[in-house]
Amino acid sequence: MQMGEGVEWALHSCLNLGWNEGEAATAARLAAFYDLPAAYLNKQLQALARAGILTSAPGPRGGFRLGRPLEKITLLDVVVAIEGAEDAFRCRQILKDGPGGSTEVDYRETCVLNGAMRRAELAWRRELAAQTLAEIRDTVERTFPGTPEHTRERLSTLRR
Amino acid sequence: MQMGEGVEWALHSCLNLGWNEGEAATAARLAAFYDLPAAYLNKQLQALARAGILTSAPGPRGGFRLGRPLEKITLLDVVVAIEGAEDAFRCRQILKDGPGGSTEVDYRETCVLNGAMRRAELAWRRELAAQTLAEIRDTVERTFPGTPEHTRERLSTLRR
DNA sequence: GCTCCCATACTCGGATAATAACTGTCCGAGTATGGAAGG
DNA sequence: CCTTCCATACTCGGACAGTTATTATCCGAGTATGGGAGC
Repeated sequence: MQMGEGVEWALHSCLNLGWNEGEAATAARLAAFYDLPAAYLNKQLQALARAGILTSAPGPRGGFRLGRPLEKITLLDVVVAIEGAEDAFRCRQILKDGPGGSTEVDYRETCVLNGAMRRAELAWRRELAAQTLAEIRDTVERTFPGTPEHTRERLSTLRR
Repeated sequence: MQMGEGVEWALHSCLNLGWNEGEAATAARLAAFYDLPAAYLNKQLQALARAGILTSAPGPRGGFRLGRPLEKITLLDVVVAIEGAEDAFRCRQILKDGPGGSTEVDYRETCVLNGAMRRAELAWRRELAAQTLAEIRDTVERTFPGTPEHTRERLSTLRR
């Protein structure tokens, strides 16, 4: 059970876009920032755009920019955009084939194990939803004050 | 990010073993209980045995039985035994290749994003660790009182 | 000098391969069984 | 009848394929640009 690494790329890219002062950045530049495969990062950014987290524009001067301020983007938003909304634990309702199992009952409702697993995942999602990227950004700026300038500098110089 | 379905099989199998009153059950019977592929379930049960959750015995009268009472088996124990102990979100330390990145710094410690993601996973693990299989069993027995008898009945009649 | 137009270079977007993880299967090493042989 | 031994059937355990999901790459549709022609 491993999360795709696109999540990490997407999160860092969103922060970098936040430090870019509303300027658009191409997938190529955002990828060069961390030496990542550009075409693949582009795929992840497309997912963020479909979710409304980013907006995209083609052609010269195009690229990606934030679809809304970092205050309104949570970690959960990004994770769901990249990984999908379905739970990690998926109840296959094997109780259907157990003793007294009925094909008409929805065991996702009645299975006690599924309920406990879902409760744990909800706790995870609650934590993710409680953290906005703005809070992350503020913490980073408090710890490493030079980050905004360095980021903007690098984004404007990479790949011309 | 999906959890292997072996987790669901393992959890239900542990409960069934709990209702089997200390008797050993073979992988074939535990698999026939839910019409699962026997050889593959065997693989999962082996993982549980390596983790000490089950004990295994070869030969006639052999099979698997609980390594300790359900009171001492948590959902987290089973999940870790099947899926491994590593976090779902793995920080690849892409900050190493960012501006001012050093190859000597361990960014799993300093990366704010990684910290937030880890905190969320810890909440998930805490929930899983707080639920013992004994509690699950008790809830099932309260809701479906015939379960212990039905389970034991089926385990002893399946496959001979 | 100013406006309009078009060739150009650039970007996203989705379709297409390569790789790794998960799922499923098979056969061998080892063991308790249970019956037969011997005392 | 009781004990001993051995052939047997059964079990786990790990090694071996098939299938799905993840990672990586490529090329086309569409757009703002910027220079040149025309007024």
